Amino acid sequence: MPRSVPAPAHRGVRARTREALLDAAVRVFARKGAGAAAIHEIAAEAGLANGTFYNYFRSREALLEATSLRLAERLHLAVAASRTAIDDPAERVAIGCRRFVWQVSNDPVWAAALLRVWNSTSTPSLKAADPLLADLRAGRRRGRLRYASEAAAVDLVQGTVLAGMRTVLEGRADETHATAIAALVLRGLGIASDEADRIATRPLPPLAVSLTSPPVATTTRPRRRA
Amino acid sequence: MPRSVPAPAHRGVRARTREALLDAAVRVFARKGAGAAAIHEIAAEAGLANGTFYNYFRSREALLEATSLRLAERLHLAVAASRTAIDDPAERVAIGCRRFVWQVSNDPVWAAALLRVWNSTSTPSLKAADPLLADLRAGRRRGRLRYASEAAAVDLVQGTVLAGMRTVLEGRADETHATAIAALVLRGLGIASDEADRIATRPLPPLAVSLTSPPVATTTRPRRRA
DNA sequence: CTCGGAAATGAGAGTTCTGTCAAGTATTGA
DNA sequence: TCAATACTTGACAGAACTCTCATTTCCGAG
Repeated sequence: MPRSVPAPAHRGVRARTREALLDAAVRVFARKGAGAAAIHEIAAEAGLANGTFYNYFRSREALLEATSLRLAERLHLAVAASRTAIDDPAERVAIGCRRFVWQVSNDPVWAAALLRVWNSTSTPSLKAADPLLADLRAGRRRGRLRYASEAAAVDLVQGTVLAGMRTVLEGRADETHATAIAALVLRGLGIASDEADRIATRPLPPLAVSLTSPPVATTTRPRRRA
Repeated sequence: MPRSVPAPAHRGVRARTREALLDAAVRVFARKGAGAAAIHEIAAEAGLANGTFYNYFRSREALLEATSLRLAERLHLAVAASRTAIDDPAERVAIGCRRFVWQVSNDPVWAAALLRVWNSTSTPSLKAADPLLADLRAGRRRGRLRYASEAAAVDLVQGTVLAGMRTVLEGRADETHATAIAALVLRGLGIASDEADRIATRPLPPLAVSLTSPPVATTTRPRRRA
């Protein structure tokens, strides 16, 4: 007779395997792009058999959605964590910009995956824009930021940051790029030049969250057959 | 004995078929993304048999490259044509921004293809940034524009414009978006707010170049078998 | 009309991918 | 220790795709 609770036994195993698949997906997406990634390659990357994939995701679509969500989520977390103490909306925006661009050098795989998934999901995880939107509105309300169109302001920030990330990812700029990007964005939002520079060069609050899971580890137990 | 000139007969046919294939590629890329497009689908879209494709492109890579080049070329042309008469670098940049965003409503297929190809070629047709770069430099030299990092300035303009294009493409903004985007970009480049607004709302010089080839036409002679 | 070269065709061989499934292995509670 | 359950496996059928090539179609020249 089936227990009322569906899975009393292998608790956590399921979750861990799922994580392994998502991590693998991030890595493969980073390499080949979301559209061109073969499912069996993702399974292999996770050290799992082909069929296992289908125990966790119904289709490639489902995987893409989950991956996108995951990336957005971690992002969210990272950004939030890095500026809890900051009140000034302008500085909050600047920190977000710098953090994203900065993070590219730290974790190119995360960055590549983010860029590719961002580009292949329609209306890329609108959630990711929520904290930004909040800061923009707060800034405008207080007269700290100025812009006519909210949509345009979001495009300014997101677009510039993504472009900056890509530039760093392709090795066409060094880490100072993050600061330069943030300064330009602030100016675009109506902050005076000198102050924009000042804000953009303030020390960044520390960030403790890792964006991708353990560097290269196998993530599942290392069992392996001939 | 072969004539010295390789093809005296069917002149132009070859070129036209090639064009048809490229146009078809643009359309299919716009729909599915460059990574996921099947070659036989592109051939079909062009009204040609599968094998014909390989008379013109050695592989998918070759096609991608050619398509990217083609999009960049037309772009180039369109932008150049639309501002020959303008001298002020700030205004030139603004016109470029507005033109691109504006063009999305006119030709969504072109826009979608551009966005997708842009994202899947590495170092996306750097050529496309050349006119922009020239304007930025001229503007800075004359003290009209101000920015610390050239790379960041390019990211600001390109990134914001692409994001703006995407916003319009996804129906999240109307045509006034072009103006709003241009104004923010100008501010980011160091133009004072009120002047940025003024420049961004000046009437756009007319543009006579069509970016995609004939709307829906078959482009090859309409011969067709059962 | 006939010839010859340019271009197009579409069948098909070989490859890769997806999604399924019966069988196998680990883990837990009793 | 045993049975039940959760999970994994890898072979495989069927679908889709890539690229080749022998053949056919088209067209202008002689």
